[in-house]
Amino acid sequence: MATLPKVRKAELAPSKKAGGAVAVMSKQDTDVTDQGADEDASLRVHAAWEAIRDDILSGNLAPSTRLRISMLNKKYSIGASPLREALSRLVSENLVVAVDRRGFMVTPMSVSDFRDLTNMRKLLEKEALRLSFQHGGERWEADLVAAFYRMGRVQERLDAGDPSTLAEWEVLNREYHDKLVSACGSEWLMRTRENVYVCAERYRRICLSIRNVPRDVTKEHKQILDAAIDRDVPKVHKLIDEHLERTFQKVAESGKLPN
Amino acid sequence: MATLPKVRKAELAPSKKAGGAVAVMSKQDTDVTDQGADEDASLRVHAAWEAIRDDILSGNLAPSTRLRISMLNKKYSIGASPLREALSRLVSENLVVAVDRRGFMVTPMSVSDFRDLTNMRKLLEKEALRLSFQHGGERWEADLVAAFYRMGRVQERLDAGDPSTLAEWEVLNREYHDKLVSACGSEWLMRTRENVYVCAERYRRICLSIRNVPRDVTKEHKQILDAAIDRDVPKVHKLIDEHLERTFQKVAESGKLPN
DNA sequence: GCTGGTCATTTTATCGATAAAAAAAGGTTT
DNA sequence: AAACCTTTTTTTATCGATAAAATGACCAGC
Repeated sequence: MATLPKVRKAELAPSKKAGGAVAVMSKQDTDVTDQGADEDASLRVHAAWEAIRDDILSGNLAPSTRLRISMLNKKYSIGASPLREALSRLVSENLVVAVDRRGFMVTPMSVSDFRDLTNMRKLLEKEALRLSFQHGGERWEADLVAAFYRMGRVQERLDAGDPSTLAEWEVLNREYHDKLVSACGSEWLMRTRENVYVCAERYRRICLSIRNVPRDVTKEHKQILDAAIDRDVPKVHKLIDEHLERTFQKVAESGKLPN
Repeated sequence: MATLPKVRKAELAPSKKAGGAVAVMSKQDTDVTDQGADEDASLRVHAAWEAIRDDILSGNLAPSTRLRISMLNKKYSIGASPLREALSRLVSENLVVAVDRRGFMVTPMSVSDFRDLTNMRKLLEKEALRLSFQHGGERWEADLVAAFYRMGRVQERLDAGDPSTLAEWEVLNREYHDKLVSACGSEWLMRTRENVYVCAERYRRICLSIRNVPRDVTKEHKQILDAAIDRDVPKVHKLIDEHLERTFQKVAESGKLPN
């Protein structure tokens, strides 16, 4: 009863998980969605999940908006079952809240939530960085440098006043931060961090819309990069705290959020 | 576009959230399910979610078991839509894994997963404790002492060799650890910790089934309690690390898990 | 004896229909 | 005009049916 069945995996899960493999991956290949394996974009649930998620993150579906099945039905041409399934997932991912018999709504935003979220991110990010510094090798360093340069490029264009690069900025910023922690070696930490990162995206977007204090993000990223190469944990912890805190401050002071 | 709609909450969410209120709450009142508000036990999704979850945590549904809709259908007499919805939630909670077009299965267990999980728990638990020490007042201390004593009682009965108290032990152990961090004041931390705690339950159950080294859990809990009353953060961090690590070691060495 | 292909069976993913619950709209009575 | 019933309308939660995909069985050929 207590003993476990030997292994019996593999039949269901064709995932490879790429332990030491290098994973070249050209990205922007066909389009989206196909990152590891097992994601089938032709599934309605998947389409619904992605569409709603994107609309929430982009602000297209504003915080506290009620998500009526009939409305989503028309908007995305997807039936009730896959929609509800997608919404259930989004609930667990904290982008949607549900009340029994009363449906779903986009998770509200507030300063206090962002305060909490920022603290959580600091905790996870710092631990992931610490571990990544321990386990990351030369390959990791090289990839990190590359991600930093790509990020710098798009930052230049953004600073030059081209707002069409906003989406690209978000992607590259994310890739840089992902790369930083990518060597941490903890599935749980990565999963959780990912979730928190995604939920912070709506707030980050507000931050980007504020163009008063000309904060030098590239410089901040450069300092973090240097600390990473030096494996200077205390330094990078301080930098990350400041980096995240600065974003929080800007958003909190913007007056665009309740509470 | 970027500005948010004023508040417009309340219509959907009747939750009170009890900021400073004391929340007496007699518990074991009518029965189960009705904890805060908005949980409607008559919903099939809810029933399915709870039933499958319990069966996974109790080991009734072994790790790596495939969860075929038809099988669950017969077992719980619930239709496909609510079942899939419940399974989707469980996927986000890491108790079930899904592969597109190939269905669901109970998340496998392994030593390496438990290693990772334990590290994650240490991180979250320690941070939550630190915050709880900061914010917890007299009321919190009193509740903590109460939870400790209740726990000690059931521990005695368990040590006396009564295996029927196992479920009760799990509940009280949980209440003690919950109480410890209950004053931390961070929604995100609590949510995440909760998820990790639940996923560790299957492993904890293995630990309980090993009755070789007569580990004195009550003493460990007492030390933690004392450190909590003293607000001794470094001490409680050390104790929690050891507490969780000890469980990990026992399970890892039991040979009941692959990898 | 294994490899590869075709057919039968099982299982997933999804739609459309429907009972039950919630919200909205009126209509009384005080 | 505020509190309270009814009646209508909307919306959620769920079932049963079904196309498409995956799995398994069977068979032929090298």
